[in-house]
Amino acid sequence: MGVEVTDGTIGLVGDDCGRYCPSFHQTVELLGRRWNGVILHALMARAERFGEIRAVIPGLSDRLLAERLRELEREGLLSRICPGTSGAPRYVLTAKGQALGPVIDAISSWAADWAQAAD
Amino acid sequence: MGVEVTDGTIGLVGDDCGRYCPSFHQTVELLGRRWNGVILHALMARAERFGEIRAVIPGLSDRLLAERLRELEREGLLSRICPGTSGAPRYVLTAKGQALGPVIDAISSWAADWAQAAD
DNA sequence: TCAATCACTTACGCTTTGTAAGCGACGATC
DNA sequence: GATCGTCGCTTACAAAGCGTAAGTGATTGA
Repeated sequence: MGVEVTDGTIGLVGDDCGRYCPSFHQTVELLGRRWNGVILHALMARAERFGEIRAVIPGLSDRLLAERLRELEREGLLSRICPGTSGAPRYVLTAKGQALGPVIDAISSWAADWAQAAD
Repeated sequence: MGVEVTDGTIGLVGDDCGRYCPSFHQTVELLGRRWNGVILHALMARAERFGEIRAVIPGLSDRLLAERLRELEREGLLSRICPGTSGAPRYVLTAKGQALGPVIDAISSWAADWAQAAD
């Protein structure tokens, strides 16, 4: 959805909201909160266990990973699945989390095109 | 671009990178750094002047706006245009910045669908 | 010319993050 | 069955980032 404006460039806006949209704000802050983006990316690439996620993301510490997983669970983006009595818990995306796929994709695609480019 | 996996769910990955991609990481951290997302959103909705941007985004202070604008300029997402000798500077997106349109759109669309939903 | 606004900058305290160490539960090994 | 190693966290503390508030020089307006 792009809105043509007078001079021919494209002004992209979400839905009904013009220049500021609280739900957009909320989403972009959640997505971009440190590590959240890459954690979701890893989950979409089928990482499931705590250690597995941590191993995939360089620089991410236990502490922050635990905190972010709790947060993402609270937001309903993933579920923590504890198998019966013992065994390691697994983290899987909910429908809400899966729905972020296109966002992750759009970012990946932009990153591929522009990541290092000077302008 | 979605990759079908065994059980029918969709694992979305950027390009060639499987579970972790540095350029994706860099991008998502930049985009999600506090206020950056909404600032870009405002710029796409054609806000151009310092005070204009600040007025549109509730809670954003002068200090952080100045810092973020400098940062986004350094990253090449926007240009700071100083008209000749005097007059207020204007901020406009570069091609690189404009290219984030689809990302902003994807986020807006997700926000519209899921922002407040419980699951 | 005097005040007001604009686009910032500086100073300071609080919150979030990074680093490192520790802890209980479980599995494998001796 | 005691020890060792790993896994999934938690705790403690220093550093970095952020929010609030006040200040500054350059323009604009009365």
